[in-house]
Amino acid sequence: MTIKDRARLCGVSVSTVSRVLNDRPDVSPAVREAVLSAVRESNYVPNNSARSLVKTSSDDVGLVVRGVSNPFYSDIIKTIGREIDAAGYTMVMQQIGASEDEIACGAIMEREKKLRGLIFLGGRWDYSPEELGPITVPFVCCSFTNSFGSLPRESYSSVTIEDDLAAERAVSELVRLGHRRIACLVAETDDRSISELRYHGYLKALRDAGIEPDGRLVARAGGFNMADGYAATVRLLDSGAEFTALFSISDAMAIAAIKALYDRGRSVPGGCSVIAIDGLAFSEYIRPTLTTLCQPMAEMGEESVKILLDVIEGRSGNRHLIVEPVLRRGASIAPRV
Amino acid sequence: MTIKDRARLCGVSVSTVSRVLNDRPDVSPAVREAVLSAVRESNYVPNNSARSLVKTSSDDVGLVVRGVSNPFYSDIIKTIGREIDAAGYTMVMQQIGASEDEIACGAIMEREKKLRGLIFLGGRWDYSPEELGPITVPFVCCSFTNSFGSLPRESYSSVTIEDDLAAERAVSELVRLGHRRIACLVAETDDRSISELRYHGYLKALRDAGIEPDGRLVARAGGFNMADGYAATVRLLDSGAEFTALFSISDAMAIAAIKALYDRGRSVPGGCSVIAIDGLAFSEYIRPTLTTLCQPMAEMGEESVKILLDVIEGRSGNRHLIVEPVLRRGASIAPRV
DNA sequence: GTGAAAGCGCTAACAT
DNA sequence: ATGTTAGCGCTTTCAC
Repeated sequence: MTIKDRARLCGVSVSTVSRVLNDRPDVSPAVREAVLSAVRESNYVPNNSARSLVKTSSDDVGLVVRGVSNPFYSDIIKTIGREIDAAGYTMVMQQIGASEDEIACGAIMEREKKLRGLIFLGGRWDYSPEELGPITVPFVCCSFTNSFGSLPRESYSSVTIEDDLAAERAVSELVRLGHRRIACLVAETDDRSISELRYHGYLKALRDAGIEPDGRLVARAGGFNMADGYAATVRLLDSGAEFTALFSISDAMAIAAIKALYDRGRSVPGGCSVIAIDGLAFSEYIRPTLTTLCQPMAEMGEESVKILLDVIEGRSGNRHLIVEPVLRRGASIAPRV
Repeated sequence: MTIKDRARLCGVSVSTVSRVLNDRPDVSPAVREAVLSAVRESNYVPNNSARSLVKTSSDDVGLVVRGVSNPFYSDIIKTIGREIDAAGYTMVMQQIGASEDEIACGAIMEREKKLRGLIFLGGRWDYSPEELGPITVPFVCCSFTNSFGSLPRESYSSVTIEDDLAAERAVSELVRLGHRRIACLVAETDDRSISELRYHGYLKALRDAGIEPDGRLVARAGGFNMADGYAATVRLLDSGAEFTALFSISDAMAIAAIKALYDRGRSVPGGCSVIAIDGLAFSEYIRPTLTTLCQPMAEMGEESVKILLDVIEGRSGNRHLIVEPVLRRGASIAPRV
């Protein structure tokens, strides 16, 4: 069932069918109707590959999301989709697994869909310029940037919070409440992750408060998921290390940590204060409500699109926007008793 | 940067480049190396549209996921991906918004990628045969089926729990514990949703236990999300209706309901037992741990792929598999006091 | 307003 | 082992 078959069946040429299908004005109403109804009856679906192959440009913007079903992303995705649409472009989203290569994916999409630009949601922090070679359209990194890589700043855009500062701020909240022995829940990774950045903020906050970091208070989870966070917290608790507060590098792990604390007989915040960074919707529905520094998802999505379109349409060069996390006060932290 | 450019630069023909790129054996090692290194340096990325346009078949299987970042799906997606790979096929996933049309998406993918088959993860329960016209490859509905539609059974496959029976079972647990005034938290939808199916199971369980359903005990949430579930539960509580237990059609809404109960001074399960259906990982990390009937995600993913490949490879016709939910005993239900 | 024909980038015969 | 060539299904000039 190709456009040719349609043309033959309607007794018109392929170009006429193409015109009808693409809502071109130069077709007589009669023919248009005839073709349209024939198409409806025949279950004809245009072949997108052929379509994008032939066109030299598009108004498509690619969105590459790293990490299937990361709840943190869903709001950002919605915002990005809405904004791209509103600007008259079309969003083409591709989700990839944590181990896949977002650059390769973006490069393929770029060729396939003739993209105008790309937004990466989540990704590695250490690109090299060579790796980025295959990407020739403007792109913005949303929720991550190139802290550990060697990309020239003017070659890409980014929208992020300052992860180290956010962690500092979170830990400072605990210090302000009188806590001195503050544990930290991180994800075991190579040194080039968001977990590391936030961990450094934790260390800095402690030192600024005149507290010597204590390695025994650092719980290292295998991954970023709740099961790992739970296990790491349990290990920390069972180690006998003493602490009155805990900073988790993510909401998800904080939730697991709170569970672990209760399972070991420690209440929150009575027996231990807990604070985190992220701001998942979910964190508002646990008890106690999690106190967390929220990444401003709507703003991040909106700004990512805005910057990308500015670059695409030549209104500006690449930019690196730093957005402010917002402290959502829950009930998981309290003054040290 | 097309294959032609590559060919010219290397001084070979396009077919040679194509052979190298597709790992064909009939190329001399010398030429292969030359082409390969040239390709690496040039950031050349093959155009997938051109590729799939020319090939008449593929080993691609499409996965259309309805609902961006539904946490329930992430495990199933991983399983499906793994199984498809293991069978020597390639998974092509497309996520669509709740309001988009999974059939159109599947049909487009089918043409574009020359799919061998499709798996729909989440979707409408009321397809008509006409709507399915554009889909010409075998497909299986995973986690939903066509209860409210008119599809001939032999025209498609499905893998689901029996939602009404699952709800019955969940509510029966409550009845067994002595509860008589059992509230129900549903999603306000048209009549053709999973929420309705589970609601019917709730009604049946009550009647079977000789309990007359009481409309005042039904909390209707606007959507399936936690915010709506919370609001609906609050309304129910504020209405003054009396109940000692609550059945929620989903884990997410149950979590919100538990929060609402506590916010209104009711403890769980002391002041109200709560049971649900789904089995999100998340539900194990709240307090009290949610008691819920888990959909067997791994099994559902595995079986969906198995059935699809059986049909594709002609080993069997379409099948409709019913899988058993597994009761995960948490701490959210208790005998009526 | 409509049709004929070129060609998008690639693969797969078919030659050599 | 390598090159030549004919399309895949579609859009888009360019004629008429």
